[in-house]
Amino acid sequence: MITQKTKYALKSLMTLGALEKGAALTIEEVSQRSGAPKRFLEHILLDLRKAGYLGARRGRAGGYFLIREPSKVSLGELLQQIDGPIAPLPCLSRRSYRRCEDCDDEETCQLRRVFGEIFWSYLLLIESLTLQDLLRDPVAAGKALGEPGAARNAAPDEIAGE
Amino acid sequence: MITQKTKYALKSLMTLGALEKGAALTIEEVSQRSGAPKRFLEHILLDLRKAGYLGARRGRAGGYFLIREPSKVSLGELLQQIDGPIAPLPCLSRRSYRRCEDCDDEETCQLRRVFGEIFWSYLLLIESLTLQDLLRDPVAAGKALGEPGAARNAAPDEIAGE
DNA sequence: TTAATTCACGATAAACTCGGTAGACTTATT
DNA sequence: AATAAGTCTACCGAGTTTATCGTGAATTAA
Repeated sequence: MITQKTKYALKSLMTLGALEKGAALTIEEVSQRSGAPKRFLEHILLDLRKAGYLGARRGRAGGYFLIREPSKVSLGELLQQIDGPIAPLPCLSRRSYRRCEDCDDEETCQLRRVFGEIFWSYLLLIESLTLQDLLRDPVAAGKALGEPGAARNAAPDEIAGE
Repeated sequence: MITQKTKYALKSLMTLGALEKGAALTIEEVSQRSGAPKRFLEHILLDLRKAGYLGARRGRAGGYFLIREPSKVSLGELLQQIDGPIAPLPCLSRRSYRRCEDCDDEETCQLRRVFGEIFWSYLLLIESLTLQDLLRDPVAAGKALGEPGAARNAAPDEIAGE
């Protein structure tokens, strides 16, 4: 599950990304449009500003605005900034690598090997997706791809019943 | 991050799966071999028994033993049994589907669409992996596949720095 | 039949995370 | 000066995670 915080953050970025260039919204306005509680959103937008995604102006006519090109912001990067390390095992994270205390030998650890493969393929995918993909008009996108979206919008029809 | 519980559960299944057919281990023995705290492991093995993976015998010479073919137990199935729903959004889970309260229209929800694609590809992968893959001799497996394992054992060399 | 062994099960608890609230402060505009 | 905005630090309640403990129930050996 992605956290509420992540959800709010992505929705906020989408809201701000949909604006005309140069426009800004106050926390209050972002809160209304994204559905996030205002005081909670404060923290989130502040984080996003510190992470370099948003700019802020104070005082009258102030607010937050997107300062990075949506097509240049990968989803992987975003998820890491918002939620912290996303590796399934600490020993698979580069930035925040930690040894597994209970692990004798990383080279032969089967868990590490298998989850490493999973993680690798996951990373590859989310790095290839961007904020732009979240902003895309779904109808237009569907047309461009011959409408595969509808068929894949739901979870796979229950390989294992999740 | 996978939880400690998941880690212990998978290690236990690997331990029991490596045994000759029909052999059993007590909680105590599984605890020693897997590194899981004994009293915690009790609950985990009990869950795995109730989920149909393990059998148990009480009294002298009792213990737990694997009752399912490792090659028939998908990793996806396992992770769901141990950790519960794994969908990134409640509206993407079939078994435990819940509507997102803040969502007006699932059909046009961009978050749902994008995370649906991610989840779909993730599910496909973990459904294709089995307990057998966790039991496989890494050296032999490496030979069989022309040793791609070593190169992919570590996280991708930092697409985004995770 | 009794004692030893082993799993079964519910209660409890410490530590941590998540989602959110509150108050005071700083900066900018009018 | 008044007002409107973002900034910062602290805190809090609920739930989850990671266990531990005590006791009961089944099985078997002596």
